[in-house]
Amino acid sequence: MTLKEGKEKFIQSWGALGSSWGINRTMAQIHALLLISPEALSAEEIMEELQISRGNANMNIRALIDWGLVYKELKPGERKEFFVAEKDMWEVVKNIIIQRKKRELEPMLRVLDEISSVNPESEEAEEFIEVIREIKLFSNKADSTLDTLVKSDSNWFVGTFMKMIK
Amino acid sequence: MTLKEGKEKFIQSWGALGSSWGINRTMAQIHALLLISPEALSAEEIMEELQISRGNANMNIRALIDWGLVYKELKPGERKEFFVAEKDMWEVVKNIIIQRKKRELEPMLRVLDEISSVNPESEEAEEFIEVIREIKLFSNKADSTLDTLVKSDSNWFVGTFMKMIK
DNA sequence: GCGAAGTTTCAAAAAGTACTGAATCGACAA
DNA sequence: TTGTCGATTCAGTACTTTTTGAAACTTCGC
Repeated sequence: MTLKEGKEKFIQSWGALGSSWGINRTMAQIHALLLISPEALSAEEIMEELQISRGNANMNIRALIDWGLVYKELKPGERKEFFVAEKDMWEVVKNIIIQRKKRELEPMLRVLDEISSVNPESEEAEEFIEVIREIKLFSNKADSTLDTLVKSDSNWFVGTFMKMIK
Repeated sequence: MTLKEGKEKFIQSWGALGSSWGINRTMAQIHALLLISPEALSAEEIMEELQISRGNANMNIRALIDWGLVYKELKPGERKEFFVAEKDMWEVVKNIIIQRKKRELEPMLRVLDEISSVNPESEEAEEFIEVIREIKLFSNKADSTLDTLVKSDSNWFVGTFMKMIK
């Protein structure tokens, strides 16, 4: 396989993976492109490589910066902005966990709390409350597990899980 | 809050959560409805409750069964099929992990393997191969961690992670 | 203040995804 | 074999999300 083919294949696949990870195709492709680019790239270069419009490039670069997956890099003397990807996979996954937890798990916990206030005026209501209570228990556990995971560093992750596997 | 409001709120929120989990809104809503339903429900009843068409209900119920989140229940003497949700949250999450691993992580591992065969004929190609190698390492680790997680039972999960948190 | 180089915004268009409802299929009882 | 009840399929439609591209904005040097 040639370098060019390899790069293209990687960008395509990373894009596809991203779309099932709350990161849209283009966003993931930009991330992939930056991951395998030894140099920081400008918006122009990204547009060129991926054949996308200026607006699209801009929006998705901003989003990647928001998620903490890409950094802005200013070169002295240059007015243009350049971008580099976070290359440590553990950091990448960690940032995704942080964002998705905030966007998905935390709102769900709030809703579960609200729902718990249904008054148990009937058999059915009591059963409902019980189901919700169990879901809440599980979600809280997941929430704190993720917190711990995120606070820990890469080596810890490798170490603990390698032990688990054995 | 009344029981009715609580149920509606839960179905809505579970639906929203699902859509960012590779499970579409309706699929997740059906799952939510079944989760909080003390009795098995028929397709008709699901259509009625969620105001969706027969085709939509059918498709999404099949998908839920595929994912292992819902079971078919045949009542003796009844020709109709009834459905119940998997109510153990650990089983639910486990099944989602299994499915998504199969659909997302495993194809990515295959692509990474293919890509590794780029021939290192230049400085740039060597750097590319190195980046891919690191991603592969991380992905393999994630893959086996998930395998272990999935093989373990609920108590193990609770136990291990509770220890981690302290 | 003005123009050049670059960035951001956003309404409209395109692409992608999910839903409907009617036709079809299949199993069973009569 | 036929009629009935329910499950399944799928082409067309509706809805959602993403992308475009042009205009507006910002920053800076002159």
